[in-house]
Amino acid sequence: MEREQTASMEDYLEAIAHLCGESKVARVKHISQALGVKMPSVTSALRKLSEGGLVEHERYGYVGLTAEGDRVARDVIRRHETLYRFLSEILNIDSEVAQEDACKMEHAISSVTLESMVKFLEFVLSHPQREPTWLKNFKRYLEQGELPQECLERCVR
Amino acid sequence: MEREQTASMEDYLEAIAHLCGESKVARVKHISQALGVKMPSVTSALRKLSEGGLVEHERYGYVGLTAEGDRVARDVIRRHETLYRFLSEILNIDSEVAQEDACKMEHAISSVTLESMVKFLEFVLSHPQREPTWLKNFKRYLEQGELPQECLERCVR
DNA sequence: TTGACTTGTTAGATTCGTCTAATCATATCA
DNA sequence: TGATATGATTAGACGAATCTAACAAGTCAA
Repeated sequence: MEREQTASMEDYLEAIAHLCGESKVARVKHISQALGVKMPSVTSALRKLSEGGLVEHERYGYVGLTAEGDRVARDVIRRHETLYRFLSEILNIDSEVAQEDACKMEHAISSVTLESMVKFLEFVLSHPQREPTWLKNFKRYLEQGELPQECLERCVR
Repeated sequence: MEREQTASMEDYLEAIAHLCGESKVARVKHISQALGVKMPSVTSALRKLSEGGLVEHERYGYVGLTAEGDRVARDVIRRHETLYRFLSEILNIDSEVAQEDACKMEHAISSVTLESMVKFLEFVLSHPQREPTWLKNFKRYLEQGELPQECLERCVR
C-alpha cells in the first residue's frame, strides 16, 4: 500500500472528500477556496485525478470521488486526524497551529509511524480518567516551565 | 524567524553541515551521494544557496557554510534530531524508518510544535529511571497488542 | 429570450527541482 | 609531462504545480 499521490493531489482529494461530506457535492470554486488556490489550478488537478481514476468530474458540473478516490481520501484524512489529535491532545498545541501542522505532516508520516501513533493515543487516552496524571503534569510543565515538585516526588518514591 | 528555505534547500544545508562536521570539507560528489541526487542538481542548488549567502563555494573547489548557512542548518538538524528522538524513543519506531520520517517531517513541523515536542522529551525522559512506567507499558502494549492487565489495575487503583 | 453575472476552462508563462549528455578542469601516475 | 580517470559545470529538457488573462458555459431575472 504505497503512497502513490503527491502531497498536492492528496490535498485535493482530502478537500473534495470534506466538501462532499458537508454539502453532498463539490464544485471547482469551493475546492479552490478550501485550498487557497485559483480555479485553473483546480481544473488542472481534476483532470489529472480524473485520468488516474480517483475523481469523477463532468465539464462545468459537479465533482465527486470514485470508490478508489474515496479510499485514498479516507487514508489522508486518517493521517490528518491522528496527527491533529496527537498535537492538540498530547503536545497541547493550539487548535489552529495543530491543523496547519497536521496538514503538512500528513504527507510526510509513514504508515508504520502512523500506526504507532494511533496506538499511542489509544493507550494514553483510554485511561480511566481520560488523561493520565503524567499528562496533566506535562501540561503544567509546559505552562510553568519547570518540573512540578509533586511529579519528581512521585517518580522517586 | 520564518522558514525561508524550501524543503530541498534545507536538505542541502543539512547534508553540507554533516559532511563538514565529519570530514571538515564537503564536495559536490559527497553531497550528491548523501542526498541521492545527481551532481548537476547539487551544482545548481549550490548556486542558489550561494546567491542567498548561505554557502561558500569556489568553482571546482570545496563547499562550506557561511555563518548564516550554519545557523539555518543547525535549525534543520535540531528539528530532525528532535523528531528522530521522539519517533524512536517514544513511538518505538525502527531506527531506519525513524530517520526517513524525521527527514521528511522536519520540513513540515512548526517551531511552536517543535518546542513543545522538545519539552515533551525533556519531561518524559528526565525521569529518574530514564523511562517512566507508563512508557514501558506502552511499549509492551505495542508488542502484545492489548493493554497490560497490570496497567489497567494501576490506573483504576 | 436576452443581457448580465457567476462559474469553469483553456492557453500560455513561471518557478522549482530534477535529469541526461556534453564539455571542461583537476589530479594522478607511468 | 602528458594521457587518462575522476570530478564539476553547463546547456537544455522535463514534469509538477501554480499563476494571469482571455474566453466559454450556465443561470437567472427582467
